[in-house]
Amino acid sequence: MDNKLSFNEMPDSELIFELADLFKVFGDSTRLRIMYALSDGELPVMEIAEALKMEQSTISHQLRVLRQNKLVRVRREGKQIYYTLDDDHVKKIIEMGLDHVLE
Amino acid sequence: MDNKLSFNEMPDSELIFELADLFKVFGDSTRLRIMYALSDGELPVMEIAEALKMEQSTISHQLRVLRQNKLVRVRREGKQIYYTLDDDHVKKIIEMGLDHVLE
DNA sequence: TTATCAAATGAACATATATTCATATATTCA
DNA sequence: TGAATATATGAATATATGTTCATTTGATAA
Repeated sequence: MDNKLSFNEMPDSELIFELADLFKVFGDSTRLRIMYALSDGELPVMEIAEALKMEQSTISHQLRVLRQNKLVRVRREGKQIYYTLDDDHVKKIIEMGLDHVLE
Repeated sequence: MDNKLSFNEMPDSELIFELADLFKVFGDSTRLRIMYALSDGELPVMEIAEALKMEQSTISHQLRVLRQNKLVRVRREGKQIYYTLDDDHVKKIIEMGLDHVLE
């Protein structure tokens, strides 16, 4: 028997805030697009910026949010810093959202 | 073969905005707590407000957001209006989020 | 019809958030 | 070491969002 919380029990408020914070990260179109851009594999910051046609600074700021929430991982190679999606909860959460939106 | 989008293809921007808007709804602790309160079954507005110890107006405003995003359903009985969770994407999305936060 | 109760709404306010611009940091290469 | 390049950061600004207060709407029951 595992001790994960089921949906039915109200978690204590700290956990509720963590949950809300996690979903906030998914609640921004720029961050969603970054996650999609990374779904094929790792990319350095500049390439993400070019793919989305947005400023490097904007992307950096948003990557920090993704990092802090452990949704992306970082690897340095020379001057570049490559980002990857961190785990497949990312994909699963987005797919669930898509299911709802598309129905 | 179904025509749902997989995670890997970047959806067009309208769909991205819809997705972001959906996740925004989950990104607020009051709304999450309302959804938890409703996970046992339907409740009228006042009882939700009492359960969360928040003002009726606050709850009404947030229920409107949940309604607009088709996450709750409404049924009137006499003077009271009963709210229920609309589909089980709600539960699945929250459970995915919990998985990530708890690991 | 009028009084009462439950819920919804609008305006106002405070706070949070995303983006931009300018600058700093860190690494490579000459 | 110094120039060049990639990324990160901080401050400023504009916009979005959540809550409160006051009021309105809608339904019931007297």
